[in-house]
Amino acid sequence: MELSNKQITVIFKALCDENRVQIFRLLQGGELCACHLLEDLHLSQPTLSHHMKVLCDSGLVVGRKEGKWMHYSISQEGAKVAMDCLKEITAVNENDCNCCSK
Amino acid sequence: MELSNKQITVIFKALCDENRVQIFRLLQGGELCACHLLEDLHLSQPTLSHHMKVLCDSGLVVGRKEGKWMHYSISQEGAKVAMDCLKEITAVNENDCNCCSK
DNA sequence: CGCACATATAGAATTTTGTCAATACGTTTT
DNA sequence: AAAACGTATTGACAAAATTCTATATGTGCG
Repeated sequence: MELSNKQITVIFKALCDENRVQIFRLLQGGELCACHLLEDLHLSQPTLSHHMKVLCDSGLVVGRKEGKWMHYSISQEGAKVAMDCLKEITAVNENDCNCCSK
Repeated sequence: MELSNKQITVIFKALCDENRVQIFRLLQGGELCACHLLEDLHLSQPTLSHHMKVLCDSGLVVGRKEGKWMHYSISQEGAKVAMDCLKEITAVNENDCNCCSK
């Protein structure tokens, strides 16, 4: 996989804002268009657009354009990448002890 | 599990800064004291202390005091909570379609 | 006790992020 | 073509995060 530190921060920034977390909850029922998301969130349209960009940049959400509507959904591929990344970054190599007092 | 949106953001803020991601990489070899972490990061001591607080607040890292040293390590329990949380928040309920055009 | 050392906290400066109003862009409809 | 609609971008401002210096706290040692 070999993701850089920077790339990892981009992925997890998706989950660092309460409104964005709420967007995930709304998308759990399936694909939604921006206008529908907007109804359930107390945000202006440009702010929602900004959050959707952060989410798409993370890879955890994908957008699909259909006429003048944008439909967003949770990406299972993106979720897998994030999961693998989290697993990798929290894995501990128990072989060597590099504690400074031993 | 039932974590609030706010609690979720606290967990994943751990991975939203490049220096903190680097700290995970350093801790993957095992427990390290703050002074050792400081050697490998181009940060002042108070800045490192701040990052370690963010990491401990997330639950992904735990600190252990030994005399005047603080030893930090990756928490496997915290990692599991984060993993479950990521899995839960990216899960899709395919039963109902709430797309606005259908 | 008093000094040295490791870490934490306080306060301030800088940068980043979140937010909105105004506007631009693209698509559909009349 | 023009109007209407949904979304994206721009620019400005506010809030939050990152960083540092200075200082405080706590621990071990002579």
